[in-house]
This record gives sequence, C-alpha cells and structure tokens, in this order.
Amino acid sequence: MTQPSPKKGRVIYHIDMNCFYASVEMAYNQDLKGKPLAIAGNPEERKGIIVTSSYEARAKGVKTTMPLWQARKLCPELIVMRPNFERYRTASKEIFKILSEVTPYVQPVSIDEGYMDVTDSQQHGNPIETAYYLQEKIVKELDLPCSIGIAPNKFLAKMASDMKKPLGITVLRKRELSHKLWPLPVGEMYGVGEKTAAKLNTIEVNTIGNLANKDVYQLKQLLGVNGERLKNRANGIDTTPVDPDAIYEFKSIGSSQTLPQDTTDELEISKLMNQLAESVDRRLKRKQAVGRSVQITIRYHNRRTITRSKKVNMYIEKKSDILHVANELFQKHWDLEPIRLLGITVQDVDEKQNIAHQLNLFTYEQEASKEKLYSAIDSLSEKYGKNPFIQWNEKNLEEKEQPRTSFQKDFLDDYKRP
DNA sequence: TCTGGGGTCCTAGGACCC
DNA sequence: TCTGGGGTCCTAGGACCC
Repeated sequence: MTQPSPKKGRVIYHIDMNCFYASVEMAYNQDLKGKPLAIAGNPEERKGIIVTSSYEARAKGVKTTMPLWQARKLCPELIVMRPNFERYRTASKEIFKILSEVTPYVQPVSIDEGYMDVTDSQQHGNPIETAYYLQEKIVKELDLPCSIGIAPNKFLAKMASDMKKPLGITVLRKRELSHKLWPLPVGEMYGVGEKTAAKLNTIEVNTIGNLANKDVYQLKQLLGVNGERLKNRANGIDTTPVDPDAIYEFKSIGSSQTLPQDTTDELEISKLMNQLAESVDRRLKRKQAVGRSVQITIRYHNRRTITRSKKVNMYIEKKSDILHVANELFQKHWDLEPIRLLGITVQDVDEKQNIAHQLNLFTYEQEASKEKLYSAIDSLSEKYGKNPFIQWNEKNLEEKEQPRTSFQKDFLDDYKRP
C-alpha cells in the first residue's frame, strides 16, 4: 500500500488501549468496574505474575510482572483472573475494525495498540475531532477506554498517547518538544530501557532534553547506531512510515514454557519438547508458512538462559522436522543442570506463497522421473542459482550425505537409490 | 515465595570467499 | 615469505517492547 505523500506534514495517531485485558474483563462483567482487578498467570505453576491490572489496583502499587503474592500483599482485596486470550483477540479485532473505517493506513503493533496515518482523513473533521470520534465510538460500542496521541510522526505519537491516561487525547507538536517532552527522564523514552538509561546517566544524560542536545559522536560511542537514532527521536525526528502490512511480515514463530518445577527428568523434558514443537507447527500451518532455522531456549534453575540455533538447508514445515532439529540441539547443548524453561522457535520464516519455486519443484518431483528431476533442478539452478532447496538437492545427491530429518530421508529414499 | 510468553532488532566474532 | 580488505553467512547473546 502506498503511503500518503511524505512531502506534506503527516498526522499520525498512536492508539493505546488502557489496561486492556482488565478493561475487557470489566466490559464483560460490569460488577468488576471500580474494583482492583489483576490478570495473572497460574500461581500454582509459579506463573503467578501480574500481566495487567486496573487503575484501582495500580493505585495500591500493583505493577505488571510483579509476582502475584507480592501484589496480594500490597492489595489484599485484589480480584485476580486468569487471562482469557480469545476474549482479548475478539475485542482487538473489533477495535481495529473501527479504526479502519477512518483510514486504511492502520498498523497494529500488538493486541492493544496501533498507529494510524490520518493525514488524508477528514470525513470526521480535523485530527482532534476525529480522535474524539474514534475514542467515543470505541467506548460506546465496546465499552473500552483508550488514549490517543496525535503528532507528526510515530515516535512522538507514541510518547503523546502515554501522557494522558485513561481516555486521554494528547497533541504533541514539534514546537512543544522543549517543554512537553524534554523535561521527562530519559528512561521514559520509547526505546530506552533500564540498561540504556543507566549507560546514558553515566554521561550526564538524565532527561530526554539532555539526550536531544548531546554530542552525537559521544552517543554513538556509547550505544552504536542506536545512539544516533535515539538522539534524532529526542529531537522529534522519525521518518518511519505507518505500515499496514507489517503484521504479516513475521520473521519467527516460537513457543516456550516454564515448568511447574525445575527438572532434569528426560521424559518430562521430551514431553514438553513435543508439546512445544506441536504448538509451533500448528501456528506455522495456520499462517501457511515455513522456516529455515530452529532455535531452542534453555533457562536453567538459576535463570541463566542460553539459546542455540541451527540453520538447515531445507524448508521446515513438519512437526517432526522441528522436533528433530530441536532435540538434536538440546542433546548437544544441555549441561545436565536442572531446567526451568524450554522454548522452540522457528526462524527465517516465510509464507509458502513467497517460495513458489520450491513448492513447484516439490510437486513436480513426485511425478517426475529421476531424469526429469535432474533437468528440472538444472534449469531452475540456472534461473534461481541461490535457491537453497536446489543447493541442498545437488549437494545431497552428489555427496550422498546422510539424511538428518524425515523430510530429507523421504526425499532421498525416493530419488537417490539407483 | 521472585520475576511469563510472545516477539523484533542490533552487535560481534568466526568462517569463508574473492 | 606470510599476509590486505571487503562482503556475506551463521551463530549467540543482549536490549527492548507489550
């Protein structure tokens, strides 16, 4: 989708749902309104951390990622609910449907926030009127509160939506930066976390204003390219477009799980690996995608976390392939210490329709004679020299490499034998 | 009694090639 | 003899965000 002309000043919104999960639960059950509510994982399985909480709970000091027992100590009357993701996804779809009525340039960035480019959208009045229109419509139809930031780019819109909650609408103009943005602590800037804030503090950068006016070479020395980008943002410079297609361009799909207790039990571990592979496979299939590399994550009892990955010369699209590579990595790298969490992620993901060459060849190969296959490979090699599938075929057929996965084995069984 | 699960982007070193 | 410099790919880890 082409963007509205970047020449003329843009008008960008950042829409941020307020306490999203808690608000959805309150919309379902009015009795919860005005009460301290938290959405948290299962405390019996030590996943009892706060995911979201209502403002009433926040007022008592309840914070996201805080262990549940700690939250209960701060707020004994806390109402705790398990997350109900189906509900949240449904609400999210409805929200983005409403946003899309104003402009096609809507970029969801997570289940509860997104950017809009409303530069050319005037059917509901000026940008401020349009923001009120959307905010009211989402309250009226879904009973959900949101804050909207209005600014000339995504970064400023994001900072603006944070300035007034709940139900805020905040305009952040370039000329207002020095008094609205610069006084804030540098750690409140989007893109500056704990570590970066601490580093910046060592060179006397404590506010966003300090960052905006700091020597760029000093920042680059400290933070690499990110130093320059952060300085630009602090000065209100951000040219990244609102990209409605960004959510379809996913690069990895993973699944991870914390165990009920730390374990060294290989049966339990292999059961979990199987579950994780299953989950990743299911989501790959749902998205009609395949991957090229598999990564495992092992978090040990002391929270030390390692990742190990392997790129393979084939497209991963079956559960058995995922599991095979994951188990291989696990066997190779597990140091026998008790494990707290395991994860499997398929990386270098692409949609099947984008790799038609490989699929065509694959379909073809099933009916083709060996000669036909070779000539197909030859002609495709000429055309698409870098296609990894073709490289793999040639390499394996020539070198008689041992198959490592069921996919490779199937292929070799069919075509390698004389 | 600590600290989930889903992601993205960046960096840095080594291998390998020209 | 003993070694440049640029580019790409792969792997591991860190930082950040919701």
